Amino acid sequence: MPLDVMGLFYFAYRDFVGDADALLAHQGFGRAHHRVLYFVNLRPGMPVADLLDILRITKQSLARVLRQLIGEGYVSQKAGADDRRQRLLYPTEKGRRFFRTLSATQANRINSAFEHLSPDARRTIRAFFVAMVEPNDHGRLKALKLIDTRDP
Amino acid sequence: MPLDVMGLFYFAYRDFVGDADALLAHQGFGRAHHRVLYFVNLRPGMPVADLLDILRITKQSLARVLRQLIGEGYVSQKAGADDRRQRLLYPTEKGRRFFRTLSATQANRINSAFEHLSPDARRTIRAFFVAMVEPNDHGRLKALKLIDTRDP
DNA sequence: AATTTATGTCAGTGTTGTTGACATTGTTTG
DNA sequence: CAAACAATGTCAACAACACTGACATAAATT
Repeated sequence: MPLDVMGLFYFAYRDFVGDADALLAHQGFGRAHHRVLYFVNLRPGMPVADLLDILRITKQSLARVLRQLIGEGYVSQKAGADDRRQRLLYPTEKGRRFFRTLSATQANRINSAFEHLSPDARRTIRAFFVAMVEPNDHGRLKALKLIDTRDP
Repeated sequence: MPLDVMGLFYFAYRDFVGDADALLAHQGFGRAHHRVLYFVNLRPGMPVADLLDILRITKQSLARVLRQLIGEGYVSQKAGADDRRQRLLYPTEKGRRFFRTLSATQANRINSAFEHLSPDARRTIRAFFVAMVEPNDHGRLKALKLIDTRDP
């Protein structure tokens, strides 16, 4: 059993998400807010339903977090052009700035772990992550352009 | 910014920890119980203080989880031989069996992601995880033998 | 016109984390 | 040896973030 990989995964993820905690707490936010900010910044104009699908939480749970982010001016909503029931989510300038701050330490951590690695090794790591994701969700990864759409 | 790696990390970890959720819920346990079971099975005889240090939670938070695990016979305690104030934690046979069940799907996921990879690629992935962990915690990784003690 | 869909909201609940205070037992030290 | 310190346990109150169930509204679909 790959017990070592399980443990390394735990520690690495713990420290990775921990990077942003202090900054989030300073704004009265938590990790839930960070996850929303990440996806809204990654793909602006995402409808609420997609976010629910990605985060795998209930709309009631998302509502609380989203209410705060919108109320404090980090995220804005716009009715969908084709389907006007949809609320498309966009980061505001404030939201983009805050997200960049949140991402800075995480990006540093990733960059320094990648620094001395060959392009091939970097591909290996990305491929490993993809292989760890449920095959059912690979379509989602492509839709978010987290993996190359041309890949199998 | 390596936004793609951030996202892949999120999805991979989400699905990885999700593997055990249904089994845990069936016993009335959650992810907190799983984390304790992991470390107690990985290094039997670990004192409570070490577990607190690893999990980075308060003793009150650990107490609730540990009380259940001990009460339902998954974990046992023994006073330390040299320092009898310490409570050393051991999995019971029931605890070992349950942990093996919990680990089965996670191990499958990891093994199939590793399957077609060269020993070198596997080393790259382990090294990446280590590089993602706070350098301060590298001593802990060695103590847990999650990385080779001879490494720098 | 009736139904379904996307979203929002109210109210109540559970898990897992937090702080603060205090007790017990065992080790260490002056 | 007595005092101080350390490892653990426990009580109580609280917060973040998940859950369920029920209901409302507006827009799309049939």
